[in-house]
Amino acid sequence: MEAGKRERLTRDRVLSTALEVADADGIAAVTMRAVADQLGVEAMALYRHVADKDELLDGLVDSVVAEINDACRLLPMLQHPPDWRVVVRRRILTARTVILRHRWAPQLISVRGTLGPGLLEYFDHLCAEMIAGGCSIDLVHRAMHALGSRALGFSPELFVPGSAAADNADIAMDEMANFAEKYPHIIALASEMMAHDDASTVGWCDDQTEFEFGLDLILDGLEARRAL
Amino acid sequence: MEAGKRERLTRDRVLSTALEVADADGIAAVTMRAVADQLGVEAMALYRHVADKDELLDGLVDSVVAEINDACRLLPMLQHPPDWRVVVRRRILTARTVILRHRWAPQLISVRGTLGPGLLEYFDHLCAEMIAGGCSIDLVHRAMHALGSRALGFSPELFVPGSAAADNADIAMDEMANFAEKYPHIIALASEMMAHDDASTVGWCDDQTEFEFGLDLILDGLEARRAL
DNA sequence: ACCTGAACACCGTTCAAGT
DNA sequence: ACCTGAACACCGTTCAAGT
Repeated sequence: MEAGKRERLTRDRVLSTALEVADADGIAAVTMRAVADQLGVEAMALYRHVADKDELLDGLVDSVVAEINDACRLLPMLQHPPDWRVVVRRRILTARTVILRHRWAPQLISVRGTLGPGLLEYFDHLCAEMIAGGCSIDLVHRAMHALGSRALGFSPELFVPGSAAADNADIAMDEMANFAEKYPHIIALASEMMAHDDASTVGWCDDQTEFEFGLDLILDGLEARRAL
Repeated sequence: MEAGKRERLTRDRVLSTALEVADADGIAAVTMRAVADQLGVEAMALYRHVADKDELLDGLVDSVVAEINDACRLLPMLQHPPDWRVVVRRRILTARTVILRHRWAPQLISVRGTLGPGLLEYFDHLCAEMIAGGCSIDLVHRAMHALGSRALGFSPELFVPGSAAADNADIAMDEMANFAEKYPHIIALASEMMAHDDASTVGWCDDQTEFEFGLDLILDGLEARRAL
């Protein structure tokens, strides 16, 4: 769908269109041909603005990270934070709000080892906050490993309820009897989750609550080792 | 390369060959045609034993998980463990030894939400160990979220040193001056890592040490909340 | 019953040709 | 200078044909 006069193609237009496609139809739908179609242009035209598909995907990561950094810049300065944890926690949860707008981003960030200026800036600020809070460089280093992707606001869920898990649940219905025999603790877990399934949770687990629980677990552990 | 007489094709032969290809050349090299070639057979012959490529990849995950469960079964019973943490920790580190033999597995496990019998067994035993150690069902539930993929022995590294990171390091050499100005804390981190680069570490970070640090951080945090 | 061959739809990418 | 069209190599997959 080319709207009105044909605008000149730019790298930014290519990337923002690719981002639209990803937001709408997932990362798998981001093909050179699909992005070109959306721009009302032939696939080969894109190659004047990105070297290849890898560079396009890296560009998508950069876009999301830029959005994270923008959001973090809007955070008000905390004058007398009681602890480095509250400021680090706030930054990470801010990153998370951006990640939640682009659900495809975690997978893309995980799979590509690309460390662009945006990510460097994000992690530099994160490290700065820890150091300002009295953490040693060594602890900061270990913190980055311990946090992993959680530092960027997401923790890859091993099983996404609704994909294959949901299908399996249907199949399991047939043999629910020996299922309960074979995996009694999983069943206990599942019923506990059902019980907690009140209005405040979306589906089985409330991801945000779980994310914050895991995050605080790590931050508290780090603080304990800092104050050792 | 078809060795001697043409053996009959079986699902197991297809899966174990696919696993060989993945171990040798990475998960991207696992194509229907490549696996078939390795078996000295045409690509379409595989479709009699796996429904499609998705099922083949799920089969690969199942194989690795089966290997994990086999390894866990060999663990000797601990008669008087001081704590649920030591037994959970041991199971997870055992899973990790298997994962390290199949570096492509983490990505595959993360991206597919498949919860087969093997994974159910693994998690059932893991939950059992926590419950036997005095953890509430609620805590076990939260532990699974907090651990995430770490429960299976891996935590996805955000930046793999040696891939794009290494390339960036070369490029950064050109502008090392303003790099240090723009990301002073990252530089501090990097030099700290260099300093620790003795014989016991492979490259910048010793992954095993970092994995265990993060794991213990979470286990200790959970124990603290259990004993509350 | 089991495997093959040719074909289709889709992908990233190259390259010569158009304007 | 910028975009197009046809083509190539590779992928998963279908289907009729071979043995």
